This record gives sequence, C-alpha cells and structure tokens, in this order.
Amino acid sequence: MDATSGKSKNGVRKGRLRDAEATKLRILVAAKSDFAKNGLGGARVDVIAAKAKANKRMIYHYFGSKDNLFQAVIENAYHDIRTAEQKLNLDDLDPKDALERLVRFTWQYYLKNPEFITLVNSENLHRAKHVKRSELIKAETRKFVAMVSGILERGVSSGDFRAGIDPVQLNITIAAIGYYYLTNRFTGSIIFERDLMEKDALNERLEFNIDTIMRLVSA
Amino acid sequence: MDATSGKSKNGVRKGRLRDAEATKLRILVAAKSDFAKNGLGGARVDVIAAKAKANKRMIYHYFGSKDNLFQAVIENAYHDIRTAEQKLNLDDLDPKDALERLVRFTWQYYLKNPEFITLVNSENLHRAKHVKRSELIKAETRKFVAMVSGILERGVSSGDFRAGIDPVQLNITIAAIGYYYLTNRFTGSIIFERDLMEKDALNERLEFNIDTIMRLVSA
DNA sequence: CGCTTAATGCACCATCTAGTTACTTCCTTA
DNA sequence: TAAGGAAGTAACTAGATGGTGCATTAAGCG
Repeated sequence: MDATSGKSKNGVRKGRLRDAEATKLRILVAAKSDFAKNGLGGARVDVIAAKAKANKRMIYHYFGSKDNLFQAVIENAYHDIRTAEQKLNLDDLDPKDALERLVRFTWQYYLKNPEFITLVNSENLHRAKHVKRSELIKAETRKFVAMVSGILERGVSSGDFRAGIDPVQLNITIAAIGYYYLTNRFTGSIIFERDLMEKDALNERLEFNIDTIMRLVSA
Repeated sequence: MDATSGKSKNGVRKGRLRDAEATKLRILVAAKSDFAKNGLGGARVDVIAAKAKANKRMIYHYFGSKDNLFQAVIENAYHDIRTAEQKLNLDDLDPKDALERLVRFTWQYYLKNPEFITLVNSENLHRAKHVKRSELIKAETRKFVAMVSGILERGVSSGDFRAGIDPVQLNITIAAIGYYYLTNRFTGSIIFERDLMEKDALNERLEFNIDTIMRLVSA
C-alpha cells in the first residue's frame, strides 16, 4: 500500500489535499489503534474519524460500516504478523535454531505490537465473525503451519526432536505462553504483586518460554 | 452468600417479595453473564436489570455504578476460582500428582467457566483498574502461589522436579496453555481450519498440556 | 397496630452514537 | 478548459444509554 506519497501525475509532492488511498489508510491506522484500545464495542466512530483527520462520512464511504472497518483492521493485523513470520526464513536454519528463533520472534512481535493481542481478543468476543469472512487469513495461516511442520520434520530427522508432535498444538503453545503473559500483564502485575513489564521480568519470561518449548519438543 | 433462601424470621419459606440479598445476588449473576458476553463497554445496564428480573434502579441502589458492579463481578470471579483451587488439597498429594491435578483442574475450570476468561480479558482491556482495588484477590493469589511453591519444593526434595523453577512463571504457564487455547477458540477454529472445541480435540489438548508442564519441571 | 426504614418501581433526562442527507470543492481527462 | 465524478464537509436524526428524582410499598420492631 503505497498510499502516503500523495503525488500528482507529474510526480511532484504537493501535500495531498485529495488522496483517497491516503485517507483510507489513515482511517485504517486510526481504527486499529482505537479498536485495540477500546475493543469493537468500546471504540467510537467519531473518535476514529478525528484521529484519522478525516470526516466520519469518509469511513462510511470507504468501509460501509463499523463492522466492515473492524474486519479490514483485523485482516490487516493478521496479514502483518504472517508476513513478518515468513520473512524469518526459518527453513534456512538448523531446526533447533529455527524453533528458538520463532519463539523469540513471537514474543517480541506481541511485545512490540500489543494491539494485535487486543484485536484478537476483541474478535473472539465476537465469535470470530469477521475473521470467518477472510480467505486470506486462512491461506496465510496454512502456509505458516506448513513451515512449522517442516521444522518439526527436519528436527525429527536430525534426531533433535521427538516424533509425533502436532504442529498446530505446538503453534498454539508457542503463542500461548507469550500471549497470555502479555494480554494479562495488568491483572498479572496486580495479583502476583510484581511488575511483569519490567525489563528483567520480560527477559526472564522469554528465556523461560524458550526453555518450555525446547523441553517440549526435545527427543 | 446464602442469599437465595428468602426466609422470614420464623424460618418459613415465603416466596420472598422483598429480599435485598436475593435481588443483589440475581443482579450479580446477571451482570457476570452479560459482562462476560459483551465486555464492560458492550454490556448494557438495562439488559442486566431485565435478566436479573430487577429494576434498573436496584443496580444503582446496590452497586452505585456500572463500574462498581463490574468490580463486584470480577472480584467474585477471582474468589470463585481461588476457592476451588484451595479445595483441591494438593498438599496431600505426591508432587507429580499434585501438579498434574492442578493442570487438569485449571483446564477444566476454564472450560466450564468460560465467563472467567472473558471477564479477565475485559479487565485487562481496562488496565486492571477494578482488580487494583481488591485486597481480597491479592491475598488469595498469594496463598495460591504459596501452594504451588510448596509442590515445587516437595518435588525437588523427592528428586522428581529440577530446582530453581519460579512458581509464578509456572503458574502463568499452566494458565496460559489452557487459557489461550480457549479464549481464542473462535479465531483458532477458523484459522487452523479445525474445530478446536470438538470432544477429541479438547482431550488431546489437555494431554498435550499435561505433557508440556511435566517436561518443563522434570529433573 | 402503627411507624420507621429499606426495598422497589416508574418515568424521565442529558448525552451519546452509528449512520445519513444534502451539499461543496477539487481533480482528471476528453 | 469544461464537465463530471470523486473526495470531502457539516449538520442532522432516531434510537440508545447510563444514571436519577420521587413516589410507593412491604418488613420488622416496639
């Protein structure tokens, strides 16, 4: 999406006054942020419009409804993480390294993109009705599962991993141990009476997670 | 809370017409259900009142505000799970059995009480501002962590578990691998293209989780 | 049995919210 | 350069929504 350039036909920047793609993108970005902060129900269309420096009418013009806007946001969020995962080139690594790298990546991605977690939570509150409509998300996930499956197979061949591990269960577990810690960082920090988001605590958790996964798969 | 009895001073049941405790409890139950279904922002006070067969005025009479009502609900939810955990009498079991029992219990509790998960998610969306005010929750969690800590110590002594495991990290992990699977059951079932809530799938996941935890702690 | 107090119900309000109508302004292209 | 479509705006609406004021009614006590 090269929509922020705002160039006229002669290629000269001119501070884009009327730029459909740019406006659409600003709305999407603002919506992602507001939906992540307040959930689908809690987010306000007026607030999104203001944050996007767009007129509310534009939201309906480009997206049709609040629900459709949410769908665009969640689809985009899944697409981003799946794209980033593919860029890890895990197939080129030794299976143990590949797996560790995936655990690290997953943790860091959630840490740097907390809105992904909140959006997924919100989507599950709504019984995945938006994700259900997206073929793109399914296809990209299929590719991702295949990649993890490949790592497992190579690990079994090399004698590093035990056989019979379901790649989907493994995926879920890798996600779970990071996701849960971070999505529940507020209640967690209160009930356990320690700051879970302190630098040392975060590093400790990442090492713990790597250890958990390595022990889980090792032969 | 023995509030449903509705007895007059002579102890005879008389279909309680004016029963403050009963009304309060009906509101709490209805609120828990509606907050769990729609989140704090999405839940409607009028709907809660109707579901509780109480007048909306009563909600404000007993709880003061929607926020205070939510606080009562979340405090109650934490209290319930912590109470159930204490009833497991894990101290009387062999450390390995105790740990397995805890993993099984946690999974089954989330499965049977899905509203707990949704409430906690909602509370984290609001940065734990309600839980923050509850001393009860902190105290009960402290006791729970001590119990897990005891299991770990006994396991180290018996030679079953390795030393140096942080009970809070272990707790978080036990919760995570069940919680994540279940809270994301809707998106999970779509993106992985398999029904995660099917009976066999649930059993498989539980066994996988027990395995994960056992491998994590074993010497 | 009457009186006080707490439980309950009704009607109402001020504000907000998703979505729309009717309009103006800019940009492209023939 | 004129025209038509696309981008953008402001004001509005119909229905919610959280929250209240006030009257009413039952419970329990002396």
